[in-house]
Amino acid sequence: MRIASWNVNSAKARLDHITGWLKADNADILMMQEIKSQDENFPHDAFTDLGWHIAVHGQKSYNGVAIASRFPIDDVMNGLPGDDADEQARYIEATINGVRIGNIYLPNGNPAPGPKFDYKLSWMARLYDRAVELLATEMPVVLGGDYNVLPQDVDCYDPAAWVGDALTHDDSRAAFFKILHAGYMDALRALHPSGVHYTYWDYQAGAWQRDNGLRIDHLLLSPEAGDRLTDVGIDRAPRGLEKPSDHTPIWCQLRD
DNA sequence: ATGCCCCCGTCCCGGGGA
Repeated sequence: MRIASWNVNSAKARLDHITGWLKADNADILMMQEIKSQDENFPHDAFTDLGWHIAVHGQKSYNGVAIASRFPIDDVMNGLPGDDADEQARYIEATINGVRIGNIYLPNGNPAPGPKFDYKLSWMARLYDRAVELLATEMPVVLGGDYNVLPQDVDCYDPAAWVGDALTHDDSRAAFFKILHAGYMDALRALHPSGVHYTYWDYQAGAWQRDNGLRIDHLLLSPEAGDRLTDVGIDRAPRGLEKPSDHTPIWCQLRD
């Protein structure tokens, strides 16, 4: 089973790219972030017409996450537990084919310090708590999405230029590695311990043409999922299309 | 040092993105 994550930067603006990518048999499950759509305006039919299932947790204009799947989607949970006052649509979780899928759109957090950075760190603390709860279920768990964290300097085209940014901040990195230390595996680094593997290139300043990228989209696997990991990759092709998202898909293959 | 670009919305600017 192939599980992918893609920050699409608007489901409606990117609909042809998304359906084209699914039709090319690139994945069985796709986690999408930044759908920028309310549930009622989401293009559900574009997925169901292909025979796919779809679960959506959206809001107006900003944020929003969705899961598309070839298999039925069960036990859907909208929102990350831990703060009933949080109205930003950044998390959806569901069970698909026996795997618990957590789809994450983690706050950017800039500028740091400030209230937006505080929100990022509090969100990451809630994510840690949920991640630990999920480990206790002993299900295979995949926590995938746009983490807005550059784990190491090698994951940034110019680390010196990003010092002090919320994506490279020591507190952001510490919160990310705290989840790994609890028992999750960074799928990309599990199979490619070193080397440059970007998932995002800014629209500005010719970042794509210069390969000035970042690795901020991650697939974190519980031990039960990690034991089944056979392959992982980043598909750069969608970033090269006309009117692309600024992110491109990352995927992992789990043996059946 | 700053902006470049892109998306959204009771919309032609401003907020947000990273």
